[in-house]
Amino acid sequence: MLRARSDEAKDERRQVLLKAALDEFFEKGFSATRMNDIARRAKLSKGTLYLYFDSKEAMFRALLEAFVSPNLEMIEQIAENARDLKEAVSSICRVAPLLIRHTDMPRLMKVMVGDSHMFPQLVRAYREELIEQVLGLVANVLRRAHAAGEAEVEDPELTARIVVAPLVLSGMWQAMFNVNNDADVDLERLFQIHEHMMLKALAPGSAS
Amino acid sequence: MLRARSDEAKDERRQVLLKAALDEFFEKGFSATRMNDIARRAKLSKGTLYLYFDSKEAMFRALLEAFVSPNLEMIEQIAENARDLKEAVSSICRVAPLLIRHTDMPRLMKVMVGDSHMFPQLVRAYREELIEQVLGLVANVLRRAHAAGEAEVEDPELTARIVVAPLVLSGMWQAMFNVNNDADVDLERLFQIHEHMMLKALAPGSAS
DNA sequence: TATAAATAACTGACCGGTCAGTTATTTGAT
DNA sequence: ATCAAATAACTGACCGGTCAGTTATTTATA
Repeated sequence: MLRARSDEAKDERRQVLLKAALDEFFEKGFSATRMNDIARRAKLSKGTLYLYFDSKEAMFRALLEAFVSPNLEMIEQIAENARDLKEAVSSICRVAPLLIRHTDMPRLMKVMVGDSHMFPQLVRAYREELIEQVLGLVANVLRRAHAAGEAEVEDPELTARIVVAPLVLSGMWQAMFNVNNDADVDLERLFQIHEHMMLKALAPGSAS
Repeated sequence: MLRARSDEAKDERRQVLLKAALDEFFEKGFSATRMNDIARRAKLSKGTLYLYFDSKEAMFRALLEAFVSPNLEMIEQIAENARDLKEAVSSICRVAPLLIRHTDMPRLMKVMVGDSHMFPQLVRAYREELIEQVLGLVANVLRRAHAAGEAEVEDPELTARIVVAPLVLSGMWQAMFNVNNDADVDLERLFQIHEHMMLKALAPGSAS
């Protein structure tokens, strides 16, 4: 194998190894993946892998950590840039199919769920640093809309969960069932319907 | 250990072993659980376990199979007994918190997701025999409501996914994050809001 | 040539599944 | 009623194979 001498080359090698690790973790789960297979997938030997990561667990941690900030930032962008509720919901529903189909997010979600028992403190951190943050951002959008009279929102925190659920679950579905492209779902249409239903459900008038 | 001579005693022993297997699979995942640990949890030896099940995989299969029909039947009951859409949605939202908190369903869901890669054909069967059936039942309820003029449903299949998503995802949440009762969610309130939103979103009038 | 990257052989712990042997329980002959 | 023979539930040491992590050696490149 060509040798990685410069820092940039080493960084790239780390990325290749992480990508290989996600592939393997996704296909076999944490416990059943062999370090040797990760290395081979990255066209390296097992010994070399251990030059870049201390342990199997270290690879898992690195994988999750690399995912928190970019995704949080993206949702923050959408929440900030949207002028009103309609625009925010519309943005999310337009971006979601791309995220689900063209990023590693669904596969990483599946790995997270499947191996959540291995590193409880890591899963807790993930929940607090990403998931609850996202729910909080969505809740804020709903709160603002309520204050502006655009929507009727009794409990923004819980309502946020309902708004987000179909998007998240569709990602899980993709990772679990659509691996071989059997079980495909028309995500664009699904989220269009979701957008429509949410806006109608949140519209002011006919309060309980 | 007291011996199981009668068929009933043996059946019960099988149940105890399956319960122990679910506990272990949930806590450690399929690959990482040891047959010895399952046996010890059931207060038996490993050898005895192998008198009741052929292999680790056989235990996994048995676990899933035992879950398909009772759950499908319960949803069928609700779908049949409900007089109208409102009653159906209300029933589901009232039953869901109990299912999530007092049955093994969420833990089994987590195991299913986490180890879905181990036995693809089994997961496929589970999807076709349970999940798609349930989605079909919900879609039918929506179709009937549409026909009766109680609701406006463009695409029953996709709408069913949106109706069901918060319920399913709450189960996953419970299994992943609420193991130590940190991350608790007021499920009754959550599903009450969900019910309210769904009925409002599906109500006739203001069609697109 | 010096040195750091890469390799592959190696180690030791671990685990699914087996099986020879143990023992609780039933049976039936007296 | 007694108890020895028969039965089958149960046990746990063991085997073959696997794999995370280590290290002695080779090799590319500055």
